[in-house]
Amino acid sequence: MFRLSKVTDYGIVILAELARSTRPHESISEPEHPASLNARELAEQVDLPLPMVSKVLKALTRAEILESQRGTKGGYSLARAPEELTVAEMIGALDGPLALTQCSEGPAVCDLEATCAIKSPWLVINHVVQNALASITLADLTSPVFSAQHAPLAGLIRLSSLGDAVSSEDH
Amino acid sequence: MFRLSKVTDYGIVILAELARSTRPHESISEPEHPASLNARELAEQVDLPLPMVSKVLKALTRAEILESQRGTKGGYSLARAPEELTVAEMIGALDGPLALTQCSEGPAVCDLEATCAIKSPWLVINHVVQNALASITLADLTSPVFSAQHAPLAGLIRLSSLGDAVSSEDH
DNA sequence: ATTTACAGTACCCATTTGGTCCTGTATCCT
DNA sequence: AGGATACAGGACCAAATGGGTACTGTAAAT
Repeated sequence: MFRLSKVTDYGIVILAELARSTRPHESISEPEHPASLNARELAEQVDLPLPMVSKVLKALTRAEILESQRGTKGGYSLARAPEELTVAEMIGALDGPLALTQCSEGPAVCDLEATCAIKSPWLVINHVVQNALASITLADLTSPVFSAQHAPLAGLIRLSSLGDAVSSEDH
Repeated sequence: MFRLSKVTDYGIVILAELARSTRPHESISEPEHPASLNARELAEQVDLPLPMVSKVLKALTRAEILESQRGTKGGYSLARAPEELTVAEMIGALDGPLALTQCSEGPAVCDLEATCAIKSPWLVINHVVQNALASITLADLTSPVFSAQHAPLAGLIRLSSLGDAVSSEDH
């Protein structure tokens, strides 16, 4: 089913929310965006149980995707700019490593693909998927269009179920 | 973990084997390639338990990826040329539908990606993965290079474990 | 010192998956 | 016609996985 775990699902939604809510200079209306959010605030914003959100945040922190601050005014913030964080990394951090070691750093699609010596079928497939995921960044996920349609729970997605979700919504 | 089920794993290995073993005019040495192989023969060639192989073959037949012939001289054969069968289809047939309905037919990478109106994060991700998988065909998996390195059991792969498997084996 | 909030881990339950087996039906061969 | 072979289709079970919660510890601010 090529499914992603819920932890990953939640994680990406949470990261998207964090990126949205803490972006540096959001100009108008909103008084001021905080530099970080704590687990409780995030849980409310994405409408997921706090323990779960906490779990995800911890994992992302261990992976150095987030930075944490303890104590009364503690919270989480992105360790890097959204443009520098790829979906491949997020998934890797939350669902275990996904990278094929090589060919996995950087968003560029490796153009050696056709001639690459490594050709075990899974390697080929992996390689392609890996490149695909490394080409999407958190910034891509937080475009205005996306945030308008933000559906908090994609669920343990079978890739297919998205098709349903799409056809049952207007876009 | 973005893992594929074993059924899918086996399925792709089996399809690759079937494509290899039954290709039309293999020229030299081999006396003649049969037009089809039965479940038992395939099970032996890929070194997997017969019931499992059977199960996979049935699923692929239902999905019209394979054609079956009953009876004494029965067996399975590809319903289409290897060039016409994408990895996306194989996975979809074995692990449930994966396609996003649109953008999913044809191996071409949709270049509307950047401007596409559909931008829910999962849609974006799915879209990219879908395109990636639709760009690989069975023929790509049976190149000479690959068949030389053919490792029958990739296992319930975490995409990561491939890296390990590769480095821990000689090929 | 107290409160807030992150860190880490252990744990349980429901679901899914991997795998096998059994019965039925179609085809070939004698 | 009758037997042998091989696919079709489920039913079924044990084990692993995943989703989710709770508990204890530590750091920081007031």
